[in-house]
Amino acid sequence: MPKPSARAYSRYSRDAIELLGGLVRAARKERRQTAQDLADRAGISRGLLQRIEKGDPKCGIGTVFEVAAIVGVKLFEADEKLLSRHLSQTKDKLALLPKTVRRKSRAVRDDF
Amino acid sequence: MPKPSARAYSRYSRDAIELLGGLVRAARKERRQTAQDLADRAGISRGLLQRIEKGDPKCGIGTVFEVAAIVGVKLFEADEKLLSRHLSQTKDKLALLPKTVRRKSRAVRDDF
DNA sequence: AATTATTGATTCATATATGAGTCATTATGC
DNA sequence: GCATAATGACTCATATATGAATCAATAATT
Repeated sequence: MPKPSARAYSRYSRDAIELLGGLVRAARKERRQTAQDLADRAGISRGLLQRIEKGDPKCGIGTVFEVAAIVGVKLFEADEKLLSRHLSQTKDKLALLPKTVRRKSRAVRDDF
Repeated sequence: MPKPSARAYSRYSRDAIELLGGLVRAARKERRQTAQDLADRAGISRGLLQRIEKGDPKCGIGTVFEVAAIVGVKLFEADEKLLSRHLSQTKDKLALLPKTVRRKSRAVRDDF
């Protein structure tokens, strides 16, 4: 029996996650830092760090981002100040958008 | 009793995750797409999508990236082609780096 | 204004991610 | 070459994320 079916991920998502993991591993090695050491600093187990660096989609986004931040891999290519500014801008924008969305049909572009 | 202590996340990580979730929500609304509809397309429950858009660090990175990709929020600001190219470059780079890392002391810069 | 869809916030049962531990292998430093 | 540290690949028990369902509140359409 072929396993009850796990979750499916698009090519793009898998590539992005794997890339992120690879960047973490590369950054860690350039810092000459041990996997165990990085795991300790992030407060996670070495096994989990291994899966993160390998690009396992099941890892929590919090742990992944945390590890990435520690070794200096920035998402959104922005520093902390820029980030929080962008964050509040997004919140403002959300406040303007309609609070609920009403749909006529169910047809939505899906090709990516 | 103050809960046995959950996991801790840096300000940067929390901001980044929350920003990502906010971008997803904004993008979804601009497409006039229902939360339920987006959840269906991503193959997740509406409840999980809610937590993703709210910026819950415990969500799987795979599901978060998947949802983001569906509504057109790109990480690394790169399309699929650029992404896979960057991916293989990173792999090449990793092949060059030392396979294991030996540390003298345990002192590593930690301020971010 | 009335009706109905959408959302936010719950709860609970279950699937699953994570931590801890082990073992074999390989690379590093002496 | 030797000693040992680092890594990769497992297993298993347990903590926890997720799906399903419900309910109330609010917004959008007619």
